[in-house]
Amino acid sequence: MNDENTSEKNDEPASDFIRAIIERDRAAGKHGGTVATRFPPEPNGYLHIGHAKSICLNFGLARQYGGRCHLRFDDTNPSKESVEYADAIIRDVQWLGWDWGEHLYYASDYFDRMYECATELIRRGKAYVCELNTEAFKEYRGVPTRPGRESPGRQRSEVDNLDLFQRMRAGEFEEGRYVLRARIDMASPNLHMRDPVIYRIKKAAHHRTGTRWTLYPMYDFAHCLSDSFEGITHSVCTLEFEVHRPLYDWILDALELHRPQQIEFARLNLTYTVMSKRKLLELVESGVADGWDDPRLPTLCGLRRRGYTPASIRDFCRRIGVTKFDGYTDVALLEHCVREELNRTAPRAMAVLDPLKVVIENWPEDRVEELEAVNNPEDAAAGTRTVPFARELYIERGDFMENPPKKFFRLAPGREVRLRYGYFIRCREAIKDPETGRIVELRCTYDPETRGGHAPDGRKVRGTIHWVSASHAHRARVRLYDRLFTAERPDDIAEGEDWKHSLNPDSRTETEVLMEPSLARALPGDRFQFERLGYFFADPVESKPGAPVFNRIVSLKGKAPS
RNA sequence: UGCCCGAUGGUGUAAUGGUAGCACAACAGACUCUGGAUCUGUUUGUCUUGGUUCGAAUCCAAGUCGGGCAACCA
Repeated sequence: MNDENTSEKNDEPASDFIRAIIERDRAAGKHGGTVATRFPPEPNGYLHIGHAKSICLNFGLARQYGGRCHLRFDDTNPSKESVEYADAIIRDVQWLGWDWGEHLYYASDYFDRMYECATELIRRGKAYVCELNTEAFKEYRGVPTRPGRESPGRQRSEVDNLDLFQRMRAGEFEEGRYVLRARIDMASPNLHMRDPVIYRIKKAAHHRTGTRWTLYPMYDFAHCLSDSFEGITHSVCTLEFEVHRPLYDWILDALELHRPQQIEFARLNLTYTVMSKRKLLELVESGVADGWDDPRLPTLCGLRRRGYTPASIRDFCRRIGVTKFDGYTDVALLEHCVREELNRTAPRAMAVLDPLKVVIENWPEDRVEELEAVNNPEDAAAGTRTVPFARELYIERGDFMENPPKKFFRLAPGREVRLRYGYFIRCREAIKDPETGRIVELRCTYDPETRGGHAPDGRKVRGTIHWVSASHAHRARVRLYDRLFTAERPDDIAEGEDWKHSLNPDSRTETEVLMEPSLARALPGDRFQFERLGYFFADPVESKPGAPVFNRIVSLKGKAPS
C-alpha cells in the first residue's frame, strides 16, 4: 500500500448476510473451503463511491477469508467501452488500496472459449439462431402477464444452427439479421428465461480484440462463463441482477460447468447526490460538472481531487454494512469518516477566509514576535511551528459582532477574546465606512501579560479565534464545496420533473484566503486543518510548489465562525 | 396487473424463538487556547392484522408500502 493508506484501522467489517453464507459454505467444505470473488466493471464510465462499496466488499471478503479477488473487465460491448475507461478504473481501484495481484482479467480474453460454449449449447439443442427482427422479437416475447410465442428459428436443425452461427461469426450478415438465443421457456414468468439473446452481431472494433470479432456475447452469457472459467466461488452483484440468477444457473448447468453462487446486495445510494452512470455522464457533458474529477461528484476521482483519503472511504464502506434493503445512506456519515481520520492526521494552520482588519493600538509599530503554535493537538509527534504576530492582523469577519446575542463568545465592542497561540485582545472600537456603514477595521488593545494565550491572573475568556498577521499573510485561491443537490434524494422526483432542478447553485464558491506563512510551503496533495474552518487539500493539479490552490474537503462540525 | 426481492428510531445497521443494541444525525450538559476533538446524557424504532408458541423483530398467512424485471446494455 502507498502512503495514502497507512492510517487505516484494519478492522474487518461486522458480519453480514453474505459473510454468513460464506462462513456456512466454508464450514460445509464447499469449494474446498476457498473463497474467490471478483469486481467486474464494464469499462464504459468512471467508478464512483457506489462501486467502492462493491470493491471493498469483494476484495474485503477475499482478504478476510484468505482467498483471492479478481479485477475483471466485463468488456463485451465494444461500442461503449474504451481503454481510457479501463485505465481510469485500474487507477481508482489501486488508489482505494486494493491489490488483485496476478488476477487481472478481461472477458474479451475468453471470447474463443465462449464461442465454443455457444456452439456446444447448439449441439445440445439448447441454443438456436433466431431471425426475428427487434419488433418481432418483442412481439413474440409476450408480456409478464401473458406467455410468449416460439420463434420460427426454435425448430431449426442443429446442422442449420451451427452453419448459421458460423456464418454470423464470419461476418456474412448485417447487424440485427440474426441473434443466437438460449432455448429455455417462452412461457416463463421470468422474462429473462424466455429464450434470451446470448450473442448478437456487432460490427464494431473492440478496444482489445480489434476487428477479430463481428459478434459479441451478451452479459448474461459472458458473465457467468467468466466467473466459471476463473473458478469464482461467490459471485456478488447488485439487486437488479436477482432476476438474472436463474439464467446464470441455467447456462452453467446446461454446459455442466463449475457454478459459482450468485449473491445480490443493495447498491449504495447517498443523500444529496446522484449515482447513476447516465446522470453523472450528463452532468459532465453538459458542463454542470467540471469533468469526471469535479470535486463535487461522487466519483472516486472526484473524491480524490476533493481531498478525501482512501482510508476514509474504506472506513465508510465498512460502516454502511451490506444488506438487501435499498435505502439511502446519509452523506454525513462519509463526512464523519474523513473528519475522523483528518482530525488525527492533518496538521493545523491558520487562515482567514473573510478578513476583517484588526489594529492593536498598544502594539509597537514595527514589532514582530514569533509565537509558538502546536501543529496537531491530537498528535504530539507533529511538533510545533512559529507564527508571526504584529500590530496589524486579520481575523474572520464573522468573529466580530457589533451587537452580539447572549451566546456569542467572540469579539464585540468592549469584549475580550484570545487570539489562538497569541494574546488576549479587547475591542475598543469598530471603525465603519462612513458611506456604507460597513465595518472596515477594529481598534483593539492587547494584554502583554497574556503572551501565548495564558492570563497570569487566571482570568478566562470564552472565545478563542484564529488570525493572521497582515504583513506576513500569503494569499491563495480556495474553493469551497457544498452538496451538489439541495434535495436530499435527488432521484426521488415527481413525474415530469427534471432531476436537475434540485442542483445546488452554490455547490462551488471560489474565494481567496489569507494564510499564515507556513502554508505557503504547502505541496500539492497536502492536507491541513485550517483551524475552526475545516479540512483543506492542496489541489494536486492546480497547485504549484509555493503557490497552493486549496479545496475544502469538508467543514468542521458546528457553526462558527461563518 | 405477472414474477422476484425487501420493510427495525430522522438515516444506516445488529439481534437468527428468550432484556430491541450500535453508528451517524439531532438535542442537552461537562471539559477545552479550535463553538473542533473528547466525555456524559436525552429524544425517537420492530409496516398492519391475524396465527403458531410459555415466549415472536425473528416462524406461518393475508394485506399495505417500497424496489426490481418486458435493450440485440451491463
